[in-house]
Amino acid sequence: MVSQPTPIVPRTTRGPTRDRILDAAEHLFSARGIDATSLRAITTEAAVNVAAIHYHFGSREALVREVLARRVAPVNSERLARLERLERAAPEKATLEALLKAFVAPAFEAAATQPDLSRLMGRLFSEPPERVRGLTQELFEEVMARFHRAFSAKLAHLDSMEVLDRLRFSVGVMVDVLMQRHPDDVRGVRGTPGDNLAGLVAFLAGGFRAPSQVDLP
Amino acid sequence: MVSQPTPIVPRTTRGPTRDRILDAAEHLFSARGIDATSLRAITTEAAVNVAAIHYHFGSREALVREVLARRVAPVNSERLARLERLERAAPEKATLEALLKAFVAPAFEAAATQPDLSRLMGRLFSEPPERVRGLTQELFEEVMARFHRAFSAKLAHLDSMEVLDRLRFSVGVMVDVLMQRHPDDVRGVRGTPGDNLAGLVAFLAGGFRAPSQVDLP
DNA sequence: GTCTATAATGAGATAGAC
DNA sequence: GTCTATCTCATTATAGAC
Repeated sequence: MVSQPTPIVPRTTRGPTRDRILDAAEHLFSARGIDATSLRAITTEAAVNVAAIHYHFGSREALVREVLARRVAPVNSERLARLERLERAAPEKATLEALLKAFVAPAFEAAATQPDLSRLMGRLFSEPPERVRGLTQELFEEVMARFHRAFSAKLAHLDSMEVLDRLRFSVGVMVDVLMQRHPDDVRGVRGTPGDNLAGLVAFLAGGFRAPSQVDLP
Repeated sequence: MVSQPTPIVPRTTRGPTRDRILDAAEHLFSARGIDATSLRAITTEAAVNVAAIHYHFGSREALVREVLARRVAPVNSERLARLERLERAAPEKATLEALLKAFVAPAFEAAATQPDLSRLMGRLFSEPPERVRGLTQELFEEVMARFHRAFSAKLAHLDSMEVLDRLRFSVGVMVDVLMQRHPDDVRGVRGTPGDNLAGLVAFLAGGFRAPSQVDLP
């Protein structure tokens, strides 16, 4: 564990202790990374005692789980809701771009209203995988399976495995953008990650439309 | 800091101390993440004393820098060498796919011969950005700038900023694949990340070829 | 439910002998 | 160059009073 990039200051002293802990943990996880955030940092920012965390959550790991589930669940629900709406609608409306947007947009929209969320989801995917693998799998299993089926139905030129690979590629790009891993550039103010949603969807759609690799030399 | 996923056992007792430290650190960084690896873990695996690290490198941070630079530098040199070769060759040989391969392949090829390297580079991009931002920028600045120019020259339908965005998207995908962030699937044995290099290049090429977003409604 | 106090552990770093 | 020994600090977790 290295030095702290930004000082921790108490933010909230309002609301139930449990919520203050969740809020502070979420903020710090997103700002510094999950593994890099200590319980002390959380209790300091939440203006709460160390023991309170163990009382409310039992352990650090259980707290991590709660923080993530609280934000990821609604985003995934929204993804599935949009997918269902697309599948009920006229087939000509359910373009590849529309499908991609249903998958990608909820994360960016949630991130736009909840600034911390943007990085939080990026962090989740950026932790050493084996530390959060069980959790991520549990959180995203259903969404991945449903969209895998949806994309497969729309992409006749790809076999099921190729579709899954490209879906995973897309997750990789999304995470990268959410994390804002690349430093600010000549545009000066970079804005929220979602500013470039159209560009992202266009890129991914192009990727999905690329010819299959299985029937090549 | 959470529990250790895998026990640390001394691996090497041969070679100069300095190299043993670098090797052990590289292995642990790649296996657990950079931030998650303590100096104690490194000294245990390297069968070396804690003080030796401070003698040879001065600090933990300097060790991190050395471990990464040792592996990243040759990969980037290879990238630039391939790019130059492409630019000297006949224009019809320098396809978008060839350019992408020059950018992506060196990492996967190095990863194939050096198993630890695969994740190490993934880890670098997955640490909380502000902890390694200076380092990553320093390590990749030249390669990014050179390929940005090369892609721009080849993609007349995109403006410079769009090219940069898509280049960054590509980095995101590459990191995701290198990290093997997605669990093993129905294919059973997953093999090395580079197994799907052709599929990855095809996906990225499709993304770059997608129409520009600037001249859309 | 929330606190104080403290235990138990592991971290990075350094001094000084060899 | 490498070691032992130690310092200082931060961490997770728990016990027990209120």
